[in-house]
Amino acid sequence: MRKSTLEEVAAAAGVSKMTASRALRGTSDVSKETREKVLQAAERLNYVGNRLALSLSSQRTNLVAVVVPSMSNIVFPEVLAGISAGLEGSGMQAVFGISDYDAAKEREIIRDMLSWQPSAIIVTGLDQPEDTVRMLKNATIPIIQIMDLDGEPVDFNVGLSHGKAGEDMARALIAAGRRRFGYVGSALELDLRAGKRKAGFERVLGKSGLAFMQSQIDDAFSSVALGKQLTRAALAAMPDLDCLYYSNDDMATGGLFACMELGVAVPGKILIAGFNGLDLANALPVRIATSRSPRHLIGEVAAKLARDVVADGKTIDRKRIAFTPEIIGIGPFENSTG
Amino acid sequence: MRKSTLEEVAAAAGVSKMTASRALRGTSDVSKETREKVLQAAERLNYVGNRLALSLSSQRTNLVAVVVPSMSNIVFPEVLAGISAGLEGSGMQAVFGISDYDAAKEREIIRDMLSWQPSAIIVTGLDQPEDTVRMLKNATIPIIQIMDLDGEPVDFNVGLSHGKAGEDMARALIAAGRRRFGYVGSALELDLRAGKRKAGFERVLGKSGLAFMQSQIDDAFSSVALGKQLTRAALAAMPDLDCLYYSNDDMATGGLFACMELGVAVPGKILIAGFNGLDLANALPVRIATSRSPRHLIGEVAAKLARDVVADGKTIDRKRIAFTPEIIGIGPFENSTG
DNA sequence: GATGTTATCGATACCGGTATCGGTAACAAG
DNA sequence: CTTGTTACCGATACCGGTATCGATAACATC
Repeated sequence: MRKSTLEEVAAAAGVSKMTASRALRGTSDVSKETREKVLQAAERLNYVGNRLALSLSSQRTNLVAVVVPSMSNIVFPEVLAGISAGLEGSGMQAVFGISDYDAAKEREIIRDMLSWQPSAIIVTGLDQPEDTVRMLKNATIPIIQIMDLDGEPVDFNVGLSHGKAGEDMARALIAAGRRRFGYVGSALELDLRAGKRKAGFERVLGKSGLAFMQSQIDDAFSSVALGKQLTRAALAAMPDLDCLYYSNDDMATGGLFACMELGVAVPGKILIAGFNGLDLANALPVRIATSRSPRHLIGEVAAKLARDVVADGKTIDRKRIAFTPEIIGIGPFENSTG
Repeated sequence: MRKSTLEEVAAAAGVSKMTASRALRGTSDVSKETREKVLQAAERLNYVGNRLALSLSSQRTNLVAVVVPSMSNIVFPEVLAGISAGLEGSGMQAVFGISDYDAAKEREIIRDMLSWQPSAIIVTGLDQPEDTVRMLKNATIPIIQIMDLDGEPVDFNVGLSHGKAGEDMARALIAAGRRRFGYVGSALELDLRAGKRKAGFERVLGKSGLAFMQSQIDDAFSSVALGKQLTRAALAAMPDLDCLYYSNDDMATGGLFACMELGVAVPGKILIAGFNGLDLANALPVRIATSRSPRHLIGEVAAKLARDVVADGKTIDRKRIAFTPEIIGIGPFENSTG
């Protein structure tokens, strides 16, 4: 039982290849009876069109290439789900690639993606090396860089400023009365956005004459377990901190658990602040502070952007779509009931 | 700056299309100087091959289609990461689709995937409707069904028995002295594997003359928040339970948080049991019971299987690869220190 | 009857690569 | 000098669809 081709369907229906093609696509210029014959023949032969031939012939793929750095944290899957949702009903298909936070791997994945002639490409971040950017530009398709706004976009840009997110969080925590800050993070040389948040946070601390009094940073990727471990180390080194800023909510959650195990009151003694606004963070038995990043929405908006740009080459003037994460979970200092 | 074709590269290098093709692919029958000329021309023109043409012409795509039901839980992203890792270095590329636990949508996604002429397809679960199965079979490519083993596979099968996982957990909990069981779950009519675990659990309860004394099931998808909410309801309805079985670790984590907030000792008064063995579950301040499902590994093994089958049509005799989840986090009843 | 018009269909030329086979030049062997 | 042999390269025919243009038949209009 070989895969049947349009030619075979046409033969079975007693018409030409071209007529069969028209009938199956539902374009005009086909009589009702002929269409019916072709449809039945296709059904009978279990015909499944060959997208390769279609795309090669018609010069459009309806493919959107997407490159994300990781799958081991819920953040990027949520972005992908958003993209998938945003593409729904458009006839466009997302193709995902994972770069593992590796620039060389990212370049190869992008090259590979581009060879499929996608109609648009969505990549994470703004910090691709020059040769990758050149390759992207050369593809002459819409390039949508997501998540980050701190840098020079190649084309379209959907996301938020992580530098500003760090700054805002620092301001909010200082306003809430915190003064003795510590930092817990991981893989900062890979997760550039986490680094930008930290830098923003430190800028504001500096302006207030403050600084991180303690800092625990590991090379491994973020996880709840790692957050727990590093928090223990931070508190051992400097027990009288009153606030810990984390590279993200996973780490912060680990931090909270460490505090619970050590009997350290949260947020009474220590305020714990993360980033992302994961559902998990909201369900925790003790509230931690976090910035809600609209991950699903960013994916959805990027996908819609891709649709719009591809649909009718109508010039989109809003090249940059910025979101501002809402900060939640900070009460006044006295509010503590940890 | 249009996308350049092989033809143009060949012209720039002063050779024929065919020679350029050979040079770029590094096949034999090309002199060193010619190869060099072509490579330079390709570099100069920023040539990126057209995979559509390549695949159409050569009749192979090196594409592996993957269909998973969801992205809103870390489980499937981990499977995808495993597949991605398992495919690494093989020149094969995974293409993902999300079915949202919807059989009709799954069928359309599979049809769409098949139209790209993948070399193999990996789908989640064994419970596809008949027409979907027919379509799969008709594609005449290796079909790898993953995650579940409870049912009749179409072709290859990699996963674990969820029925048995439920049974094993029930036996372990009974052995640990628990008798007054409750169940908390969600979206069971969609997440069939969760349903199979519940059914297995109930089979063992029945054999011991036991049954769920309380059950809270919601239509929404699983989340920590939902687990928390339903656990509150379960405990309100029947406060003297000594064990709660959850549809998965996310729900169970919510259950633990609910207990912590209510001041219910875990596992002293109530033992909480989930499924998956998420990293989160291991980092919790209080240990909960769970079955460790090898998600990444299942993806990796499925990918390797796809590689092997596609590589050389060598007949793989092991059509079924079974994993048994390890149960962790159950101490004897007296062990309680909640 | 000649001429449009409309509806329906097919022939042909691509799309951008690869497979296949054959051709040419250079050199060695007889 | 003829004949192999080897190394290198190109012409041509596909792969399975779609775009484009033209052909045909039926029918209405003048």
